[in-house]
Amino acid sequence: MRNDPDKPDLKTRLIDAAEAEIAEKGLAGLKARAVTARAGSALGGLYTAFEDLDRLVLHVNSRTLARLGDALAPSQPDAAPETVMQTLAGAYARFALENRRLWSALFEHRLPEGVEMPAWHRAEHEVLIARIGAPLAVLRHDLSAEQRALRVRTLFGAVHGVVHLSLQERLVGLPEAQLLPEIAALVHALIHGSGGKPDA
Amino acid sequence: MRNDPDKPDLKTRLIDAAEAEIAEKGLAGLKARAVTARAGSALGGLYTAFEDLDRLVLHVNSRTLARLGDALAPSQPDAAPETVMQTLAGAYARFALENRRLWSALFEHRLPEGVEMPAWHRAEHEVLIARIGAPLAVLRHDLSAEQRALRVRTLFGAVHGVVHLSLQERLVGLPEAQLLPEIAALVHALIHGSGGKPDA
DNA sequence: CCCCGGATATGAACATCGTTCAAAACATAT
DNA sequence: ATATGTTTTGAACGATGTTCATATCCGGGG
Repeated sequence: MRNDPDKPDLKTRLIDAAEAEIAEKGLAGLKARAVTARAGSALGGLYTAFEDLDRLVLHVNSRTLARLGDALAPSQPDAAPETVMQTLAGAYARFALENRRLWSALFEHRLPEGVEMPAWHRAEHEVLIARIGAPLAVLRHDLSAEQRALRVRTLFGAVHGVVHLSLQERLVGLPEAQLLPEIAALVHALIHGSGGKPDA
Repeated sequence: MRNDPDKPDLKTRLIDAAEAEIAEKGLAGLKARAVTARAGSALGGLYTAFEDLDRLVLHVNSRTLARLGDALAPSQPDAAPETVMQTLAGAYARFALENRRLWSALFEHRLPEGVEMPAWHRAEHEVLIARIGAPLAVLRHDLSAEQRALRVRTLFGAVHGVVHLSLQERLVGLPEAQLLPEIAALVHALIHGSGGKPDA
């Protein structure tokens, strides 16, 4: 066909290059010219492979999401659900720390107003939700499936927020050294704090 | 002096204009030309009043932070600390919902790499921390002051994260209609879940 | 009343960015 | 070899943040 065996597909090379650029300089530092230069193509090549730069970022995020999903893969399937939750939260925080810029790109990136998130990328997010949903289902069979679907997002958001503020180095954020123990305390409270009220 | 009584200071007009632009189009839609046109000055005027566009955003964020601080001001100083916490979390979520774009700008904005946050803006963040610190001090006098300083940031981050993901309309976020009840449940669990472990 | 001097405001010009598209280069079939 | 369709190219365009020589303003002294 048309394939130099040493040179991967243009799309792949562009995603590789964009991933490396984001990892080095952050999402804001991603430039079309730098990406195409790194991928060994002309500037216009980007726009034959992808609709625009935003869609290329989407594919980088897709990869990061897959790696994050792997990092949250169940390792001891029959451990106590509380242990599973703690493991998940710790793995999430560690992944963020070890992949700062790529992880940040996951949440910093915005599609231009009015363009909808493609369905294939939408589906990829469900993996994360499912990872947390499993132990929660065991812990909270008092909740309906619908209520649990909401609660999973609340738990995810809580852990995510602590990690997010800490990594952003905003002043309201935790020092990174204290991140993991505080998250452990947070998860502990979230699991043991459901007594005495109908909504908890 | 040199003041037309009807026309406020250039700095003030620029902050007003930038605030309005962000409220209408979001931080990403903030353009130097649109701001200066709206403020009734020439393009260059922005750079005589502020170092660059980023510093102007800092002043807009400063205002938003002050309004947020007011929204979290203690209304019933001798209510139960749990009630205070619930009120704070609810007020935070409501403020975010009612000031979406300005609130988002607070966390989306980044200074160029290497430039440090000015001290005056740094201090403004402490107000938020103090609002939460007060009821927490009552609830958790078992913790040292240092531990409580960390825990305040964890609690803030947890509530913040849920709100953030929900407003961002990411797929992992809550539907907005369920935001307030889920936050109530979250705060309830955070307050009642501190039993049985030394780190909680 | 005019003119001066310093502060302030102006907007044309520049560098850099994402994006487009006519033309060139390439691959395959006849 | 030639033709035909596909892919790649990079000059050009419009939009953006920023700079800076120039113009404008304004109070006070001749």
